[in-house]
Amino acid sequence: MNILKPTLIDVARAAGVSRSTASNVFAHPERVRAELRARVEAAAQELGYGGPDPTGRLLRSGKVNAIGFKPPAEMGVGDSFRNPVFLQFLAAVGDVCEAHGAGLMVLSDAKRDSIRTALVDAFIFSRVDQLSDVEPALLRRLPFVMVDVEAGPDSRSVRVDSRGGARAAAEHLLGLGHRRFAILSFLRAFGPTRLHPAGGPRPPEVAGMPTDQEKLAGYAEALAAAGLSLDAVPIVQADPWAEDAAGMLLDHAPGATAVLTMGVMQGLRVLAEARRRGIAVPRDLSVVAFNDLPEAARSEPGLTTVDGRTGEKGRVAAELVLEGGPPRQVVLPTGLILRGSTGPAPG
Amino acid sequence: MNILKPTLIDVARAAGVSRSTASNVFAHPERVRAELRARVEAAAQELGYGGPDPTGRLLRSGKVNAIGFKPPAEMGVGDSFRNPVFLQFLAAVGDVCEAHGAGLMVLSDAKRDSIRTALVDAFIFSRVDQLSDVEPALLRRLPFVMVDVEAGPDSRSVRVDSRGGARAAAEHLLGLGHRRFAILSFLRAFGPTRLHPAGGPRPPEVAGMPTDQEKLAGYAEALAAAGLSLDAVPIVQADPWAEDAAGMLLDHAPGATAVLTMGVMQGLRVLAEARRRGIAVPRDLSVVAFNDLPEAARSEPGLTTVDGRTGEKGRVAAELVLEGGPPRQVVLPTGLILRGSTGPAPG
DNA sequence: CTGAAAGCGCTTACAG
DNA sequence: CTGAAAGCGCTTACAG
Repeated sequence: MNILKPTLIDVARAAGVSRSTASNVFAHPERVRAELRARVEAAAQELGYGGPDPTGRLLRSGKVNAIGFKPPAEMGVGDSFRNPVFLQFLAAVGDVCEAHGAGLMVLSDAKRDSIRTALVDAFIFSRVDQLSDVEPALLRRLPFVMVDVEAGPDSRSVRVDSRGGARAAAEHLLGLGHRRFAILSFLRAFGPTRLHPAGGPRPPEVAGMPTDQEKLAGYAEALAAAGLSLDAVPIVQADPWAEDAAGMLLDHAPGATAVLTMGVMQGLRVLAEARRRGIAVPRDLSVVAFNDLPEAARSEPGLTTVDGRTGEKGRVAAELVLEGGPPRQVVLPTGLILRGSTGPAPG
Repeated sequence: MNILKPTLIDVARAAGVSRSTASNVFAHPERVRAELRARVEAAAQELGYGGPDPTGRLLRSGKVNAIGFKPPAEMGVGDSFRNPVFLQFLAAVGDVCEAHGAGLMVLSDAKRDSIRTALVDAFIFSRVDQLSDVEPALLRRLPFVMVDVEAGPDSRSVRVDSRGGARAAAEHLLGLGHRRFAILSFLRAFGPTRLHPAGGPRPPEVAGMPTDQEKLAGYAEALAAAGLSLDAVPIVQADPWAEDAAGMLLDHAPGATAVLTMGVMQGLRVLAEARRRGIAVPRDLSVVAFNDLPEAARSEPGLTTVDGRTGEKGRVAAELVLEGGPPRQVVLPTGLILRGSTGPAPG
């Protein structure tokens, strides 16, 4: 094998045929007489030519055969492999890619122009900062799908009915007789855990992203239907993985009999903190969370969750960009997964 | 914005400059007079030109800015996101990619020629079937690194000193007075769990891949140094995730006081099976496993493991192909992580 | 500072 | 069935 990489023209020359014929041997072998084909193949073998370079082919066909997943801005490539909810999502995306024979590329944003330069056929934008990614994707005429956000009838998107799920969770607790609630909300920015005491106003910023605000709205709707106001519910707002949030919430809502959260880690942390304080779940306190993970089923007691349909969301997202149909906005219904962390209100 | 995607030549025409000048505006803005630059930029804006198409640029530069991860043949794209050991590895690979501003593409093998056609700058080959991937990668003159396998001084590779780790694990148990062992080995093919009773021959096929055979060799070395023979040790060989293997092993090695395994799941399964049978660990039975995961620390008792250096392996693999140095074969030393699953031999 | 020209590796009508 | 030619979108010496 040579040091210099041989090209199609080298093979054609060595075989004594034109470049087109050599190309046909690889792209449309049936168009070439067997004898010539053998000569070209022998020359390729001889020169160490492994077939058409995908780079040249790409320029003609425009098809990369891969889709790009863009993590939120703060997350590096490696972090996508550490977040269990993202992994559920990506596993499902990967299944669809596999079915289409496509690769799945996790994009780096270190150079800040990954959308403009990535060699992929389509994009999946995950949450938060995706709005700024839309323009470069549009300019490249590449299809993309947004997750957990909608951007009008011309864009592809998939999200879960967070509001309905949250409403169902709160209704479930109301039906069990609970009247005194506390809420653990998401903060989607760097910064310390925040307390929003009962009685304060409840602007949208009390929850982080649109999808989080939907959850809060769902909670509020169910409370309102039972004659309760969100304004009277103490809220602690924290990073999804914050370790101090559960303690702060229990400190500032001593009378609560039920905690509504926005994520599965928050729910698990409340369970752990309650155990530490000797608060019995569900006898003294009920807890609900969002997004189901195996950990929620394994915890003691099991955690009642709103099913985030994460895998389904990934499947739909990938199909939306891989199957080339017209833009659609998919909203997945959700439901409650009842486990041991919710029970009748005490007293 | 137009329906047809504008190209550089369209922008050049609209701005009344040559194609080269238009190109320079994007690639080397300092080479172009401010006035012309503004004209070109205005034209680009007007036409909806988002910057040079990466496809054309690729053909010149040859640089994709991404590396490809090739899972074992039986695994689809999505499965890479479900295997906890792979995820540890990929997270570390992703960190290095991020540091280089490169993307990380999980390759599909559905079309069976992913190595020949994938648009990446380099490959990471994971285990098992990687030998068949070497030739197409060589033909494309693309760097690649093999994991857990070596292929001579011209190839990049990274592996862990499995033999040394296994030897240390067995020596640890011998030092605790254990003399009656049982081994849970890896089967790397589809098929039922196999029993290799004591007294039989021990061909290499009693373990699956080269790296598994190294583990077995390490166990054998330590036993031999203590005057014991691997031939006298009952071995059960099973898929890393098989559920029946631990039971079969305990059934057929009733006198064993120590179990040597090849993977963390196997170790956890032995702990679970022992608990079910009322066998106290480590009082009645000691257990060691390979590759450390959070689950090993959380189990009851904690699982003593040989550190598989999985994250480090990923980091090295990525650096080996991304930093463009000469081929190297890296062997990572390993060590024992002592936890509660190993103790003095009973009696 | 600017532009005409060649070329990156390949494919695909088209003419013979 | 085969080959000469044009072109996919861009960049980069090179000449002016």
